[in-house]
Formats: sequence, C-alpha cells, structure tokens
Amino acid sequence: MTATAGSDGRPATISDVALLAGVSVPTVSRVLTGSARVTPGKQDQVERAIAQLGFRPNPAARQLSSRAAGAIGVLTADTSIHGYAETIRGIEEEARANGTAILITVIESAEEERVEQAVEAVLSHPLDGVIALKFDPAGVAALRRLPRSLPVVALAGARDHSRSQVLLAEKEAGRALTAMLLDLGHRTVHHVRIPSSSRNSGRAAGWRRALQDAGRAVPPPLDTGWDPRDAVRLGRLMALDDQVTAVFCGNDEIAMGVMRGLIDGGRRVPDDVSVVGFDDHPLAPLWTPSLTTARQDFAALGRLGVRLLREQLAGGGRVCRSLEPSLVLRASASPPRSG
Amino acid sequence: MTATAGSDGRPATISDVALLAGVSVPTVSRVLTGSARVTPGKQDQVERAIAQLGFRPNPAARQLSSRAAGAIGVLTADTSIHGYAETIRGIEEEARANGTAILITVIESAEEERVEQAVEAVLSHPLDGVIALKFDPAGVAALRRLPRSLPVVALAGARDHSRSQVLLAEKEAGRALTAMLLDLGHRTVHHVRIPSSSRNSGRAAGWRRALQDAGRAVPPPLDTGWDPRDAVRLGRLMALDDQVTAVFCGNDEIAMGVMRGLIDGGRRVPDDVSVVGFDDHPLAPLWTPSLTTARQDFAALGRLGVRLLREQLAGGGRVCRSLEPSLVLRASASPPRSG
DNA sequence: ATGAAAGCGCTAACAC
DNA sequence: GTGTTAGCGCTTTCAT
Repeated sequence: MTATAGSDGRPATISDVALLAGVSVPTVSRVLTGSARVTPGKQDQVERAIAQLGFRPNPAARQLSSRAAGAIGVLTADTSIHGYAETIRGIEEEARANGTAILITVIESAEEERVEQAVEAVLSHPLDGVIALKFDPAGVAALRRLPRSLPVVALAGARDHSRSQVLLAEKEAGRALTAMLLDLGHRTVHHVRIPSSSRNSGRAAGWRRALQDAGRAVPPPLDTGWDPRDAVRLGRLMALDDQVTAVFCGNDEIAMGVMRGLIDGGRRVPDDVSVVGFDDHPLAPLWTPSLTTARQDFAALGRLGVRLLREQLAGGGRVCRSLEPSLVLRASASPPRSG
Repeated sequence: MTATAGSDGRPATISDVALLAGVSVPTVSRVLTGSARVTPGKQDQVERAIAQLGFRPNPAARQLSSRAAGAIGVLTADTSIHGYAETIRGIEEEARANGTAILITVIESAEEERVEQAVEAVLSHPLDGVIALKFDPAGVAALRRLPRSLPVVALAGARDHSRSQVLLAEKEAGRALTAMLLDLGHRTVHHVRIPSSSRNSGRAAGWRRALQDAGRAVPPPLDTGWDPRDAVRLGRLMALDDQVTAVFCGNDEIAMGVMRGLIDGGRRVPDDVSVVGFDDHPLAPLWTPSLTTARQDFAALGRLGVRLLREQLAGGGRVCRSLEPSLVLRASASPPRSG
C-alpha cells in the first residue's frame, strides 16, 4: 500500500493504474467515471490498482477534456458581515449537496482596480459559473464586468433583467416596521442607513414610503458603514436630540450599536427611544432589550442562488425569484413616553 | 470587439490569438506569462489580438501544463461561527494579496462519512495546498485523512508534529481570566464548554488549572453546542443555583446567551453573577453589560496560516507558530455580592 | 527572439 | 466490452 508510483515521488497517473491492472487507459477511465460498463473482473483489478497506488485523478486534466469544473465562484464583500456570511453558508450547503465546491473571492471595495482584481481572480480558475452577492456597490460593479458568456446569478440588489437573480423583497418589511412605529404613536422615525447596492436599499425605500404614506416629514437618513462601533457614535449623537424617539436601523448589528450609543447618552431603550433593526441576527433575541426586526433568510437566498445557477447550466433561461422577510416583534419598540 | 472567435460561440483559444496576431502559439504564451522576451512589435500585435478576441487563457489547460493551481483549499466547520468566519476572512485576505483564491469546503460533522466527503471534495479540485481549521473534532478527523503528499497547514487545535501549524495559546488566557474572577472574591468559577478539538480545549484547561492552583474544587463543566440559544437554557438553569456567582463561558456568543438566561432567571449581571467570555466578539463591547473576555486575533491566525503554507510550497519545512490572546477587562465581571 | 514538436493526464470517438 | 487513436489548450523543451 504505497501512495506513489514507482520509486520517485511523482503521483500515480491513470496510465500507471492501467499498467498495473493490465488494462488500457480508457478502461480505467470508464471505471473512474462509470461512463460505460466494464467486465466485473477487470473492474476489480482496476479498483485494486487504484487503491494500491493511492491514485487520484488529476482534476485539471479531467476538466480539460471533460469541460466540467465542479466548482462555482462566489463574489462577495467582507465575508464576516452577518448577511454575507449566512448567504455564503447557504451557497456552500447547496453546492456541496450537489458535489460542487465554491471558490470565494472578496471584492475589497468598489474601486475600479479592486473590482477588476476580484473579477480577474474568479475568471482565472476553472469554474462552471459564478454567484455574485449584490448587496453593495462593489457587487454591482463586479457583476457588470463579468463576461456575458459566463453563467451568472445575482443575489439581492436591484433587479437586473440581463441575468438570473434572487431578489430580497425588503421594501414592504421596511415599510411595515416603520408603520408599526408610527402606529405606536411616534411622530417620525429616523433611519440609519447601511451601505447598499443602490442609493436607496429596499429597506430604506420602505421606510421612506411609510413616512410619506402617513404624511410625515422624512428626516435625512444617517449613513454608516458595517462596523457597529460607528453606530455607537451615531447613537450618542442621536441621544442629544429630543426629537428622536424611534430609530429604524439598516441592520441588527447597527441597531445594537445605536442602542449602546443611546444608552451611553443617557436614554433608555425602549422607554425613551424605540429601536428596530433588520435581518434578525442570531443575537437579536438575546439582546437586552430583545430586538424587534425583520427576519431575512439569507441561507435560503444562497441555496436558491445555487439552484438557479444549476438550472442555467442545464440550459434553462434567466429566472428571477424573490424572498420575503417576515416581521419579528420583540421588546425594543414601544409607544413614546409622552406621545 | 467581439468576445468570441469565428462565427460560433466557442471561446477564443491561444491558437486563435496566434493566428490573428500572425505569430506562433508559444510566442503568445510568452507574452501571456512573461516567461521570455518578445519583440515589442509582436508583443503589440499579440496584445491587440487578445483584446480583439476577448481571449482568456483556459485555467485547466494552463494548470495541466504548468502544475500551479493558484488556489488553496480550506476545510472548516460551519462558516457562520465568529471564530471560523474571521479566520476564513484572514485566509482569504492573505491569499488574495498573493493572487491566490480559496476553495472552501465545510465539514458538516465529525461523522466518518461527512469527513470523507469533505476530503474527497477538496482533493477533487486543482489545489496547491490545504488549510484545515482544527477547532473541533471534525477538523481533526479531516486532517487525518489528508494525504501526506499534500502541503497542509493546521490552524488551532492540539499540537500535531507532522504538519505545519499555527497554535492558539489559549490556556494561559483561560487561566488568567479564571484567576481574575477568583481574585475578585468568587469561591469558584463555573465553566460552559464549547465543542473543541480535544476533550479539553486550551481555554478549559486554563480554567481547570486556575482552580487547582487556588486549591478550589473544579465544578463539572456544562457542555453546549454553538447555538447561543442553548446557552440561554443553561443560563436559566444556572440562575436556579445560588452557588453560581461566576461563569467562564467557552466563547462570547455563549456568554451572551448565558447572560440572557441568567437575567431571565432573575439574576443580575454582574451584580449577582459575573460572566466572562472568550474571543472578543465585535458585539462584546456593545453588550449590556459590556463583556469581559480574551481577545483572539482569528484573522491573524488565518493570515499566518497562508504564510506557512506558502513557505511550505516554496520548499520550507514544517513550522509551528503560536498566537497569544490578550485579556480585555470590561463590565461583566465584578466582586460577588456578599463575598 | 521565435517556431516546431512534444507532452501535461485525462475523456471522447471510433473501431473492433 | 475493450483497445486504439485523437484531441482538450496550454507550457516547455529544443532547435534555429
């Protein structure tokens, strides 16, 4: 039971196996791929030889002649942000169930050079197709540079008719969350906006819509990056403003930061200020007070994306699907103190 | 400016480029790889032809003849757990800086079949080497099945002299955290244990050591999985026991769950019960009360892992490096109420 | 500096 | 069923 062929350290090849098994190379290939039947006796000898040599088919050679990579590329921004991480988890899960691996490339920023680099990286590997997370401008830019000939599916972001896509229907949830706050008696609802693929993400659009529907002024949204520590600063700032009694945050991690800042600034949540988030982060129910939010099934987004890509590879056309978030009412939103 | 060669949809090959540029195939290869100088004039024609045809070298063919994949495999458990996610982020970052992509395969559990499947998946792709996260039993099992001939580095877990490895020196931090609690006046410190590569993770060993050093009885550790909701249940249970005044949790997310359970059970943190975590999760400083913990630089772990792999690929030998966590004292630990 | 020829390790096409 | 013959699209000798 040796792992090498002959005396040298060179890995065994299919012809080593053929030689040892006393059959031809294509016969070995046949038992490898199961593409045709082989006499049980030879089948056995081949399997024995494979085991004895510790033979593994060379993936590159295999792909060069068969044209299937068995891998899909994933283009994404920072993988440690909850929504991205969960989506990737879903992609990996579904891909693996299908015997497919995923090759991840992070787009560091929306700068031309970074985007180009990420796309280059993806295209320089043997891939059957690509899934691009289009939560942010970097994803949008990358998507634009992907060759038309490559099977691609876009996840989230604005509708793009030129490719298969899974949409996140966030607008209605954003509207409902805001309307709920208004119904509670708040005069207006402030919004802390996270980076998004377009000027207004679905959630922000829903927020705006709810305020307009209720005939309220729309306060200028506050912008933040992904780091919750930035949100703490914004929370401290908002603590200074008595007009702020309800805040709709772009996501749960930002909401947690804002709550912290508000509390640092001497305000109580939800007694003085109500705070709601978006996405339903796993820690949202554990927070004190537990966080009211809209649940997004990012893992399902990822899984669905892989399925659409698979359909496309099987010759299907461009498809568009949509996923709806659901409201999760918890303790961080309540009526304003004095109305 | 067409993206295809000829009238069919077939992607352009190097010989299409050679034909159009009026040079030989190897010459095109030379400008592609920069392996040898080419007359500026021809260089120009070749580049023009490449652009005109939208030519991209076929990665599989390239790899078959040159033997470098430009990708490394990553074997990991659930990617959405903080420590794993951050480590992967570090790996990706360092790999990308080096023009290398990462192919991620998740090991679903430590079951033989799952492990085998994950290893198969990794080996069936063109890879220069593999980095395995050895935080848990699944990682350990996978590592054992990886062929000796493949360049591999192990991240975290118990020392394994047969491969390059980056160790997390958690024992001392676990000891210090526990000793700190004891110094505060707590009679003993309870431990909630997360899954780990060996029966006792470094952090748990440090906890045990501190108690033994202080001559205290070692209470049986409580076991939990990764889901913070399980920790909430444990917290509720612990709230019932007056003997519990200090809890050292296997990681921060678990600590947050335990705190929630404790509070649900009517105990105050840290007034009635002190709780400390491990890892310094990004939300740890934002929690109420802010969480005392030991900071681990998982991203550095990942980056270092890639560097060791690179050294190995360049012909270097097996190396072992170690990373030390640092204590972060915040508000969740305080002296016990009555001493 | 450049082209002709060989070969990377496998699968596909075609005889038998 | 099985072996023989051709490639897949590149890089790498090796002449020139």
